[in-house]
Amino acid sequence: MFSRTLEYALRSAVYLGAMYGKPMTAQQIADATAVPLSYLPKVLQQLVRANLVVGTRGLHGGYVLCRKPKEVSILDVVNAIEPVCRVDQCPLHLPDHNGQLCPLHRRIDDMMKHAQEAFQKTTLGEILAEPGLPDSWKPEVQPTPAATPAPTP
Amino acid sequence: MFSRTLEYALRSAVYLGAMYGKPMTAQQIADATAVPLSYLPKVLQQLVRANLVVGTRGLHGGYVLCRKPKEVSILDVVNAIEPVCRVDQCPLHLPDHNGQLCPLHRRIDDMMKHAQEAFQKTTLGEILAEPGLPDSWKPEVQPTPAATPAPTP
DNA sequence: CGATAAATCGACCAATTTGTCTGATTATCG
DNA sequence: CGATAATCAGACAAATTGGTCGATTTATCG
Repeated sequence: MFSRTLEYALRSAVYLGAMYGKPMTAQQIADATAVPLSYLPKVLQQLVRANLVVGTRGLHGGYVLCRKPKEVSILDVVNAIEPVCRVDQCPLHLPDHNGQLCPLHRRIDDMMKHAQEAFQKTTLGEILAEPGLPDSWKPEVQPTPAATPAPTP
Repeated sequence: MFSRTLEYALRSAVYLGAMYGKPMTAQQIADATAVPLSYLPKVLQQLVRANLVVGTRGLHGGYVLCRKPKEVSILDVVNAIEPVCRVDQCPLHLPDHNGQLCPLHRRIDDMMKHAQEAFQKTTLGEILAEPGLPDSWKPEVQPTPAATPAPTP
């Protein structure tokens, strides 16, 4: 019931949340999330346009989440991809139900509202806090520069 | 976020509920619900195959809801069209999360479950009971044969 | 500055969904 | 039985979505 693109966007967003701060290349994201590498840029582009993600080019570039994972809701991602279409007018705008939504669409809209609220309440941070993430998604332990025998000549 | 076809199916089902008992032709349903007449048969066919509706051919034929409106849930209609896809396995079945859903998909599946439950709780009957239906949808007052000066020679 | 590594943009193709039409089947009525 | 009114089945056209690729821009490093 979700479009595939939305699925892709959600996976990417969660992954960027896991790696928060470090720019991730499309290549890396694709590897981690199993989204087709050639399609991924289009998906990420939508997140960029929605100001959820910034993409910087050039060496050491990549995609980074704009806000902290706790501050990004699922709804933000959903809205970036396919705005939850609230039913604001009955598709069959007969003269009969003047202004009001007919019961059918009132119900549908209600369900949309519920879904929307559920989306809004859940943040990337919450999801990341739960156990069960693939190990490879854990932000790799950043070796402190001092501790590593960094061969910087 | 719903497919157009599902929308069509819902409208049709509610309408058939309103007209419960009387066979309605595709023509009549299309007029009432503003679903493209040429597409409607395909939609109704799916409801027929799901045993929600029977379609009888020939003169005085048409489509009739199988069960009483109170006994048909929105979920029934949804399932007939596009089964709510519960996430039963993470699309990225990495070796990491063995058997378990990853948090992301656990969440998504939760929301699906909620939606599903909401769908199941709402019946066509409930919708029909609410005020606001287009007048044209009210089952036209059936004139009692005795009261009408029926010209039956 | 030149090489390289990345996102971005746009054109294009493939697959799915939506919509249309025509012919076949089946029931009813006289 | 024959005419008519309806669903049904399937082929086909159009539109939307998903996916691919190559050229362009932008940043970093030496």
